[in-house]
Amino acid sequence: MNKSKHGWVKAPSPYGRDARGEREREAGSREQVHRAGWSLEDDAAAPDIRDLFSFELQRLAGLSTRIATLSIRPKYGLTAREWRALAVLRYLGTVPLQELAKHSGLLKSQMSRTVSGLIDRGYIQKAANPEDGRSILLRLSPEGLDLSERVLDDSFERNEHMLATLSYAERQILVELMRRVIRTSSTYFHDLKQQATQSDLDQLDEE
Amino acid sequence: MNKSKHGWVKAPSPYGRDARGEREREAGSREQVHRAGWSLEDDAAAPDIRDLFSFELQRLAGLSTRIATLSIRPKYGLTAREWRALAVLRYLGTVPLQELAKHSGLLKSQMSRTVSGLIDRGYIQKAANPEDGRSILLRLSPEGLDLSERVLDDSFERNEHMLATLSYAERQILVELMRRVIRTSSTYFHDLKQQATQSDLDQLDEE
DNA sequence: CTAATTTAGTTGCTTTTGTGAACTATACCG
DNA sequence: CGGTATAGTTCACAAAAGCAACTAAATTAG
Repeated sequence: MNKSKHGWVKAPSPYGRDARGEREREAGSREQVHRAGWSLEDDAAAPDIRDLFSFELQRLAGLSTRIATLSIRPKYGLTAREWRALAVLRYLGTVPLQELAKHSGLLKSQMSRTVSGLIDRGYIQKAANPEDGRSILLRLSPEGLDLSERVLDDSFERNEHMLATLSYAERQILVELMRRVIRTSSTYFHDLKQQATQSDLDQLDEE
Repeated sequence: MNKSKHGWVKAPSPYGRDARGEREREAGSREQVHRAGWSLEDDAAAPDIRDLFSFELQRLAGLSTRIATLSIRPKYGLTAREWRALAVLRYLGTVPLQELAKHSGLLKSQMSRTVSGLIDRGYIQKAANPEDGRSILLRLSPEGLDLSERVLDDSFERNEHMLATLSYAERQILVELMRRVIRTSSTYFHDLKQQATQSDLDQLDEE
């Protein structure tokens, strides 16, 4: 492994992993097997997936989804995507489907399906867009608004539990850092995508 | 932003107004209004889903997944779950399937399938557990180890891009906070689950 | 102005993921 | 010994993601 490639991990213990006991107390029966072969590099353990931001991120996101599903699904009969669409629409007001999809992080095709289910259940209203015949305007119905508020309340409560061990200041920092990472990552993603399509086209050229 | 219950008039202009930038522009001014929702809402602006930690979390996790898929899939022919299993197994060494599943955040059924695909491709080796006839011991093959290292390298590079705007100290803080949230949330999740099954089973139980 | 191209939304299809539950085989407990 | 718990595999299904084809309306080019 070439460590210089990701320079910021070069510190002895990237995130202070071994500073806290969490991992060490994991069942002693296996820790020995590989670990040793690794620590030759530098002075401390080689970075592994646990040092990867995206790994922790995925673990946490998975947890969060399960928690949300567990509370919302039985209580309101909504899937995660559905309540998200409602909540996003709640602050967007009246928007075409595309806009709603963008803010929710879904493809328009996914949003189209999601929305149509919510329209059937009367939570979202659909109207023609006078300025563009192709587009539709979506907004919450009174029932949808009411529902979205109740679900949102629940969600804040869930978050309260999840963040219980953080101080108020820490919560602010956490979300602020995450927002910055989102911005950077979003740019990065679009660059990658660009490249991908480019190389797809290149390959076509060669044929 | 008004707090009136059914003020879905709140959008200044029909919809065209907010592309991606709105949230960011607004972010600066929101800080001092301390609209951060989670615990001290209820005084000024109504919190919406953008103030929800789990919402930002999901957005970021989605981005991260897309970025990872975009880089790993074409290059190594691995799905997200597969490379994760490899990377986790890399630090676990030699373990039964259950253990691998736990550390990867998957159900054993999911892990069973994932692993069997990786065994077919020769990245993971399987052996009987001399101490327990029911269980199997999994470990990376030399090819698997090699692959996992290459993918891990790539992943650190991806993370580098995603975190580019954070200082080293900020990265440490971010991951540390996330780990704490993971721990709390994990407990919370298991509590919820407990409650759910409980109420399913003994509906006639006392309080 | 028509014709080609772009865009908004819908729909069909495929793959991946998450979740639970049935089933086999071994282990453990009384 | 019999009953129960556990490890792993497999099946079934629902949700989610992503892609591409399709329609209808809008825009642009010639």
